[in-house]
Amino acid sequence: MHKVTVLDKKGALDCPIRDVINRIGDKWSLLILVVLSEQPTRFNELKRTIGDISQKVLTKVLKELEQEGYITRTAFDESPPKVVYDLTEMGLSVLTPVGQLIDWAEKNHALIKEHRNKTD
Amino acid sequence: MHKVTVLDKKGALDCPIRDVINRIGDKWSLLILVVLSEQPTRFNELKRTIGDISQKVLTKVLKELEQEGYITRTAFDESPPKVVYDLTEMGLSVLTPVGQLIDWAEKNHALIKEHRNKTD
DNA sequence: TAACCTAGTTACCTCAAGGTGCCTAATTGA
DNA sequence: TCAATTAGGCACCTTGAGGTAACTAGGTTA
Repeated sequence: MHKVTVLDKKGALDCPIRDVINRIGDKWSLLILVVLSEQPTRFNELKRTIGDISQKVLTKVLKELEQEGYITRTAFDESPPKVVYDLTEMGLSVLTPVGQLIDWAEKNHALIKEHRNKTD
Repeated sequence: MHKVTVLDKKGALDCPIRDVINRIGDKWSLLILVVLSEQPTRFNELKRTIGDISQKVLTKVLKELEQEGYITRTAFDESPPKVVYDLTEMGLSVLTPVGQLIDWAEKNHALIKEHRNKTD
């Protein structure tokens, strides 16, 4: 079996997986990474593609993803402004294990929903 | 490259990965699954092992994990009460892709912290 | 008799995530 | 001249996650 001994009981202060879950476990980060994996994308383009994200939250999440090294932000000195976001190598690489989880989720989605309805 | 086309833009209502992230992306679920992967565990034993989880939240999370089919709850008719929690096959199997993500997190933890400090 | 252990439940509080709406400054097209 | 577009910033509000503390019931122990 896969041995897992990682999680930190002391409040997850320096726990790697908590850092990752705290970042991509929110409502929008994962979706943003996936959209950016298709192509570098401008701010409003991201907003339109995702559709129902608020401007405030998009700004905030992009800042955080940049700060932790998942994406880059490139501003061009034009008018109207032009800012392009893109994945870093790290941002791209996290999509591999995330993809594994997505595969698992797809395979087990029916089972989960079945359970949920059984005990509604 | 790993092609990811899963995320649902319509609010993630029926999106498999959102179901999973919403469940194990909280503060305690993942840790509980990992603890249970070592051995079936009683309620208070879980509480003591984790240490800083509140009773209310432990009860709630256990209920939800059971409802979605990740764990089982077995109550013995004794006094004082005895209730044992254990992983289901599904609960065990999710730890494989999660383990992949944990590996990634460990390998990139230093890099993430470096980025974070660079732009503090 | 009084306190303890079990597995919870309930009321109350706090904080952060996320939403809405309104503002900006330079430039372009009608 | 007026409206639209760009990438945000800011004030305000609601909701849910999670914490604390006190309570329960039956049986065991001191």
